[in-house]
Amino acid sequence: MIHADATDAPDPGPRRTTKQREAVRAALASSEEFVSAQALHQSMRQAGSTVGLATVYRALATLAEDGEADALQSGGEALYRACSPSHHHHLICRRCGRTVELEAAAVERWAGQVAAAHGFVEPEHVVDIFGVCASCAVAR
Amino acid sequence: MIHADATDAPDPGPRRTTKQREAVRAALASSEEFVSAQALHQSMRQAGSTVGLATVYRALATLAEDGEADALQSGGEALYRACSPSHHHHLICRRCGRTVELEAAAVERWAGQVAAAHGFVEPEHVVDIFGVCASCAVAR
DNA sequence: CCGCTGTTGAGAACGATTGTCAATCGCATG
DNA sequence: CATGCGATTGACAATCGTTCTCAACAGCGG
Repeated sequence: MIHADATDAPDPGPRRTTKQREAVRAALASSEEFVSAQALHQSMRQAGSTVGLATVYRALATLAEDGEADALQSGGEALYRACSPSHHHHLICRRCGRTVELEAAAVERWAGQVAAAHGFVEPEHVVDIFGVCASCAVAR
Repeated sequence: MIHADATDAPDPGPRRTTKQREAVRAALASSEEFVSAQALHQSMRQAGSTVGLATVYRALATLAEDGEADALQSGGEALYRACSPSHHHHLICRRCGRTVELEAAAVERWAGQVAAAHGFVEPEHVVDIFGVCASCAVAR
C-alpha cells in the first residue's frame, strides 16, 4: 500500500529488442520535458507510428525499471523523461515542464543519515523541486 | 499538465463546520500512518459512520489545502496524514507506513538556492525518504 | 425561525492504467 | 536459411481511484 519494495522484482527478465520499444525510447529521447504516456502515444501516432497505447505504457514501465527513464507523478498521471543513468534529482518548471537535472551529494548524505538515525534501512528518497522558470516568469 | 499552480486557487472560500468534516478530521488524526481516502472511508463506516466516499475525498482535499494534512502519492493512490502545521518532510516505512516528521532547514536552503541559481521562482519542493523501519526490518 | 448557500450521499461518469488473448515477431538453434 | 518457442504486440474490455451531478439537507447570519 505504501510503497512497492524494490526487491519484489529481482528478475529483470529477458528483454527483446523490438521496433516498438526502440520507437518509444526514441520518442522519449526527443522530448526535453516530462511527458505522459498518453501524450507520447499521441505524438507517436501523429508521427505515423501504429504503436498501441498499452505498448507505450509497457515500454515506459520497462525503461523506468531499467533506469533509462525517470518517472514522477503529477496531476494524477505518470510522467516520464529520458535521463542520465546516474542518480539525480530534478528542478522542474511547473508551467512549461522544462527540467534541469540536479546532483546533490549533500542531500544524498543527509537522507542516508536521517534514515539511519531513525533505524530505517534500505533508504530511498524522492527529492524534486518545482518552480517557474525564467522564461515562463517573464511571460506573465 | 506538469503541476497545478498554487496561485490558481486564490480563494479558500467560506468553509462550514460540519459533522462529516469533523469526523474525517478525527478519523485522520487517529491514524499514525498515511492512509488512503478509501481506507479512511471504510474504517469510518465500520465505526458506524454513514459518511459518503465523495465526502471523505472532499474533506481530505480541503484539509490538505488548509495545511492540516499532508498528502503524498504512492502506488497510484493519494495518501493523507494529519500533520503539524509547520513545513516539514517525511521518513516513511514502506512496509508498515510508520512515519517520522523531519525538519531540515539545510534542505530548504539548498532547494531555494538551487532554484534561484537556475532562474526559477516560486520554488516548492517534494522531499520524502522511504525505507524499512527497525521493527519491520527484524520481522523478516 | 428564515433563507441563502455551502455541503452531503448515492450513483453515474470519467480518465488513467492494466489485463486479456489471439496474432505476430525476435532470436537462438538446427 | 528454415523452424519453433516464447516474449511482445495491438485492440478492446475491465479495473480502479477519483470526480461530477443533482436533489435533499444543514450551517449560520439575520
